[in-house]
Amino acid sequence: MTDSEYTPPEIEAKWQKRWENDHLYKVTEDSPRPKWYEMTMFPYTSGALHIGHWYAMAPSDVHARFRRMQGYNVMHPMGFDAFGLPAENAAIKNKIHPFTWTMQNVENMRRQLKSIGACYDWDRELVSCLPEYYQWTQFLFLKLYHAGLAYRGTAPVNWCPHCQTVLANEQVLNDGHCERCDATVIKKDLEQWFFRITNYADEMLDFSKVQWPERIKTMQTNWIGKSQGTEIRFGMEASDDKEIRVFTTRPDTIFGVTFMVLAPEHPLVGKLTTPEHRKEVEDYITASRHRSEIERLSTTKEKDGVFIGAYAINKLNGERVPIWIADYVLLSYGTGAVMGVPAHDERDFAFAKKYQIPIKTVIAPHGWKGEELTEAYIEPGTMVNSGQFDGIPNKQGIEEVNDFIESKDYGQRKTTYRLRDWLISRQRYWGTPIPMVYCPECGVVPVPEEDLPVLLPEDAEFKPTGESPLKYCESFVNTTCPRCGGKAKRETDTMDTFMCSNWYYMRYTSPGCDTVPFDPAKMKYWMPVDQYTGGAEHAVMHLFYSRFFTKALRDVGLIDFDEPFIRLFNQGTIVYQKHKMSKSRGNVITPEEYVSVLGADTVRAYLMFIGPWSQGGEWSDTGINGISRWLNRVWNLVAGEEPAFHDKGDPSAILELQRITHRTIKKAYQDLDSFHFNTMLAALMEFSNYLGNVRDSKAIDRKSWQEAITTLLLLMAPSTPHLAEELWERTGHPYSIHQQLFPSWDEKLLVNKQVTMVIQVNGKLRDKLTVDASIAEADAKQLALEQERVKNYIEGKEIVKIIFVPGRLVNIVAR
RNA sequence: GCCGGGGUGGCGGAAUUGGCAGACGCGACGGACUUAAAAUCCGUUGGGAGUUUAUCCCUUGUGGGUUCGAGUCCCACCCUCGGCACCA
Repeated sequence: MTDSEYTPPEIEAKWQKRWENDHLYKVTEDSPRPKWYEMTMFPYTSGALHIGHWYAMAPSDVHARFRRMQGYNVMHPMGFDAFGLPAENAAIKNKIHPFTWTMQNVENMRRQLKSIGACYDWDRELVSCLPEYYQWTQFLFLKLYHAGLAYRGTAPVNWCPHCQTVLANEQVLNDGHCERCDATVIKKDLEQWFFRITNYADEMLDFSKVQWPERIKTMQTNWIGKSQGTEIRFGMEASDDKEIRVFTTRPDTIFGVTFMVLAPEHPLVGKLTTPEHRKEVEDYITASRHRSEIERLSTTKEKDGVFIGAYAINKLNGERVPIWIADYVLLSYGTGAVMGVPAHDERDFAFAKKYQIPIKTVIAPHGWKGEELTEAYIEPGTMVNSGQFDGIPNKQGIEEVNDFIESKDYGQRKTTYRLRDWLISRQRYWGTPIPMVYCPECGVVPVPEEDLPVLLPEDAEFKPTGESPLKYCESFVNTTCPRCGGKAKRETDTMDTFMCSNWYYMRYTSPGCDTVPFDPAKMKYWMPVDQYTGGAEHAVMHLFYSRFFTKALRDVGLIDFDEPFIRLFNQGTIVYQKHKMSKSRGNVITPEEYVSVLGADTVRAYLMFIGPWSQGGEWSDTGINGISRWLNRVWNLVAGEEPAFHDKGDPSAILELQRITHRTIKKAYQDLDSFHFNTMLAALMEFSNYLGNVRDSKAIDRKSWQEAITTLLLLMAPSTPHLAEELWERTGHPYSIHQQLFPSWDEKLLVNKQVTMVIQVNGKLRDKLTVDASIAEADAKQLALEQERVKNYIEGKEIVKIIFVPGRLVNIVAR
């Protein structure tokens, strides 16, 4: 009887091989079906997939398979995010070349991915570290460069004084120390490559063309940080030719300015500092440069600063205002200078208290009688001590002060953004080389498109010096100028790996294309992505950069759509032993140990069953047994001993079987459509449990039974593709179940003639009756009042009213 | 501090959006099968009272409120998990 045993490893291997040989999931652009492009974020080539990867990929595959069964021409591609720092660290540690390390991982991960049994079109696979891919990353960089969207500028970067190199943010530990040598990381100004993402700040606030979770849209909106305010010019007491510009959202408090603060790096600091304060100021600047970013940005740190000896003039009231520097003011935001209004700003209040700077109230709280404020008052109020603006509500005052300032040319309304341009330079080997050349004669010269790719040299040396191996690779650095032909040097920085993921979803449309990054006709057919799934941790990184990049490529003229991903769904995180899985914590679940015994279908279904996909969940070693048992029960139900059939079938039993079958179809359809996989599986379990009872009842004819079983298999096909395919074959259906349409339901069959009516007295359940679903209100009420149990509760009481909810309940209100 | 998700049995989680709280599954307990164990199958399983049959009371983080009726709506608070955090 081995033939009737469920042996997942055997049947899974069998079907995976067959699907691959038949190219069952290959998609082309000439299908009569409507297209559907569904993808999940490609994995980083860290070495092996753990169950967390499966948690992202398996349900996404289920959804893609569901769309196939709905009749779409579904493209569901897979690839590898293959550039990045871990490969370089592995090179240093294990003396293995990053390319070798990465490609070994790709091979291992591809093998693992194939075991999921997903409907990936493997012909479209891409690996971002291969020249056939990254030459186009370079190509697109050049397009942005020529459009003025890529530029070279100076930026403060993380600098480790011990390793003598720049560090990426992720290489700086939380306490501000270098991850490699533990020295304190400081900021240093270096020439870097940037993308003008700020050009798109306003357009990126517009989410009208996407259906994304509110959460992600809010995070991106906050990240852009658009702020409407006023830029105001303050004169200098000592010199007429200098002025300080400040940015404020509270011009209504301009009469309350009692000091001014510049960022320590502000260019005017050196010029304005008086000789007697110079030493103190320089010491402060040096100290703040050595403070780590974390320390400097800590909101709990007490605000400190030093007076530079100079005074500015508030043009609105002619008052002289002492100028300080303090590192809570950031050079990168606004103008790098703020006006200090201690009465109406918490930070300014704390600063003024510490240094005994006067606090002048200019916005009166309701019922204020001139008493000193004990804390900053930031609520609305009436303007006081503000000259001609006295008595005006401050909200209105903002506009009136703005009008006045603009009429006098003291400043103007201005919008600022928290968003900064995207710094894409990385001082590393294992990334896409930036295709630029430095020529002593011609300056910065882009590599011509026909000379791409600029290949990574294979013979670079990896030493733990903390510096980019490219910089010391003579064969790479020394080149000729594309313009004058003279001796020149290559750019040795490589691109941020987020550059690879900026456009990989476009490349999937045109695998192997070697004349352009993507084929316009294929792009027109597939793009944009209809459904993207992945973790929310990329909200202001990959998901943000890709929106920018899409808009930039549109403006360069390469594409004609505005948004890369129409619909976005974020799955939650799977945890084990209450923690996120990670190698360092040692709580990683490897899929193989379960796949090889229980099967991929069981693992897929269990991951879907843990809880709502959007919420994540905890892996349970015993919980998965429930799914395994269920799939065995389904197997026995379908492939086990044939049940004893009734000749014609009991009509009421058949009707009920139909009702439950169609109810299950509807539930499965709607749950799959909305990513509610856990409740879908619960419904399928109920259905199969019910079928088990039906089988034992002997009240059903052969045909009705076979219909129900066929439906069950079709409903299970997206979730457990191998099991469904095997049983599909065993029940005599032609190959393949994965080319069938999802069953549809008939609303008429869902209606139950008999329902359970709940009877309540004062809202408490007192009885239940089985009645006709169509029972009339009067009949229901009378029936309720006649029940013995009900009588006990209403005896001697006055019936105030009776609530009737058709087909559901009667509630008797008695006092 | 601000923004967002969440708090329901021993555990993971359901609940047609205001109408039978605890679907489905795990675990546990009891039974069948077995020489035995595993697997499988059948029962029981929120807490309490009770003549352990009938029946009743309590129960969705806490405290109030609205309603015939609240896990679901409103107000206040507590806890928890994410994200942002001196943005002037």
